[in-house]
Amino acid sequence: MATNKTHRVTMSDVARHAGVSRTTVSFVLNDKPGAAIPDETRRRILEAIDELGYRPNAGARALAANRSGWFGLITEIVTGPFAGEVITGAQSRAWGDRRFLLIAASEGDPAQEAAALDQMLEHRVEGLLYATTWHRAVTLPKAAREVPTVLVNCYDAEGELPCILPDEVSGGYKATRRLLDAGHTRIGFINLDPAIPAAIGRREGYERALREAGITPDPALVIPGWATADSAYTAACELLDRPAGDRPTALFCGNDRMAMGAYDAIKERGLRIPHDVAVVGFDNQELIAAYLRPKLTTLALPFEAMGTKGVDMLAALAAGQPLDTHRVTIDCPLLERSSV
Amino acid sequence: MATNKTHRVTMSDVARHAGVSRTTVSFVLNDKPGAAIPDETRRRILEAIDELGYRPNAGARALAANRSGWFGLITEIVTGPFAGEVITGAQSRAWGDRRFLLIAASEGDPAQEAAALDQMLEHRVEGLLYATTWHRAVTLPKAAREVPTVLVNCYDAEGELPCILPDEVSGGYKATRRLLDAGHTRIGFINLDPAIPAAIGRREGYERALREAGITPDPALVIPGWATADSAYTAACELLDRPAGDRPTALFCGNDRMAMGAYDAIKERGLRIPHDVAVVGFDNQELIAAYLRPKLTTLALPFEAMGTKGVDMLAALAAGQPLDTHRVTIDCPLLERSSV
DNA sequence: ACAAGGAAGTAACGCGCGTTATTAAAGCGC
DNA sequence: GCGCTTTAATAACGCGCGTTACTTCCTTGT
Repeated sequence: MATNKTHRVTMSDVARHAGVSRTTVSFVLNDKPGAAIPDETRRRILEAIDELGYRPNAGARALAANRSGWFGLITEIVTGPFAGEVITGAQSRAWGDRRFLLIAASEGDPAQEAAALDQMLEHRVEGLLYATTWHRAVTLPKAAREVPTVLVNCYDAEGELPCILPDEVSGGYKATRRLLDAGHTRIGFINLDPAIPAAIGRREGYERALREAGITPDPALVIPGWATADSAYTAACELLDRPAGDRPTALFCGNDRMAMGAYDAIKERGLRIPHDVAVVGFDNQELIAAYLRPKLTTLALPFEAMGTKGVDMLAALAAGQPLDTHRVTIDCPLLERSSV
Repeated sequence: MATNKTHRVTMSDVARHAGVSRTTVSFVLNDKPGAAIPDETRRRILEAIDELGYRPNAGARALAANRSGWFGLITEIVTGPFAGEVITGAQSRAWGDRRFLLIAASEGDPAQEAAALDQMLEHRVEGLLYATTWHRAVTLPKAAREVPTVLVNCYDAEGELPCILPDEVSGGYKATRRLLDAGHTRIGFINLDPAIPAAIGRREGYERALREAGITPDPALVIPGWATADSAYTAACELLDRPAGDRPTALFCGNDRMAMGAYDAIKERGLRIPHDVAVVGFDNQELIAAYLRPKLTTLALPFEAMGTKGVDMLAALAAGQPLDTHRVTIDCPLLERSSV
């Protein structure tokens, strides 16, 4: 017969074993300011804790202190590399603050999302992080209003909630600038779906960099596409098959998968990377960027930093402090590898 | 001044509002068997719950019921695609059972791992899932013995803990069999580090399939390597540069990144996939397999299934039931795409 | 008319802990 | 010796809820 009631060691057990009251044990555990505990007593208590293998019950503590210590993190999909980075960043920061992350994946299903939110509220999360896979607008279930919420990689259409976004413009600028610095003047841009924020921002950065270098952006060099290798392959073929003087010597791709497609088009033509055509990607999907041959120079989406920043903001909100900035953008670092 | 004490609605509030006792509310909430609640009363209570926006406090409930509802999940790295799948699988199963997953990433750091474990025990997890990125032996901190534990994608050297592993042998068999069925008889095998379980198991399956087809395995066709595209590129070059009759017409690669390297070697030689050389990968890293050109036929590691199975086993253990199998292996499904 | 039994509901305890108010002892100046 | 402060420690309440034991009222059958 298995003991169903896992009778664990409680604070009272520790108190008895140390010959003090439970209150005293609580005081040394939380080393309460103002409580005068002589070293000898403290030592006895710590010893008892050690001997009995006592562990505080986080749930009971939360109940008594009226402070759950939980932050919630809702993501769409946890399978991709992005959510993982957000989790990593958020988790590391949260743990440092002795808080914990309650993670849930909605799988893009509103019902699951609502259920997850309910669960989080029942667990009395003190704040909520809502992260998406790609930069876009979202509308949250209204239950999210019950608790401080910060959006990660997305924003609400009403602009009411604080959000953390990648700096797409600066990203596009830095990619283009890197190619300009390498001597390229005709730079093709195989963009994402031109309707999404990432595509708009990066194009703005791309054009700004060109103008700064005294080059008038040529719309013919910008090809909108979808986020697939095939789409980028087609686009790259179109750009590379232009007459010699018209052909770009560098390609800036909307993401690393698209860079994969571009690589194929370049290699098929017997051109060499980066000698004949330089390539810059976006997203830094390690699995791709670090294993393409040659390795891909690309910009990283700062998911981990966004995660930590999100927890920071949440902590401030949960403490009742006002936010200095409602809308935070975070820089996308350029990762130099071998394709430029 | 923000109200720091988030005075939320409690069960007593609901009771008062519905004109009944708190006990009665508790009874309808848990629809306690044996409690006779007339429909009218039940309706009034549910109405009060709705009007007041009451949400049960999960922490308090756990404390009173002496049942936390938590399962812990410790992974090494949450950034890769694998951990995400385990989480997805475990989460979906756990939520169906009204349990929740407390997730922590150790980042491969024993100190963090121990800290995570402590936190989980303080939260009174009823079971622990310990998952690794790659199939191997592990030794757990001894604190893990305090709670039912199931290993995912790894096993303990002592063989004491229940574990869930991918069926490497069957995976190697199916990959090879697929190539044999396509008419190939000389099949190169660019393996992982030959010391790890995945490499050993898959090679066993590879050779079994060959023998079943009446082919004596040729050790010269098996090249051990490391899990990188470069390593596989070199190996593929060696195999493909052999004299015509000796050259393999198909390559079975230890993972998808390695298949990427093999693709390069094949394409460089003007050979076509799958017409001249067929390729099968392993791991089904979507980012690679689905975007290589042509798309890669590969075997999937059943991480999601391993996650759900893990929760199943944990639930059984937590309920005090004995396990039917101590060591579970799960099949690796073959994903047909276009490289064979 | 009355006991028996069920239906409807409640008071009260405990889960493990944080916290406040209070007590008991010890130190100190005079 | 007496008041007074400081030190050391505790009793007791409440956090929000599950649960047991108990009470009250309403049916039935005879």
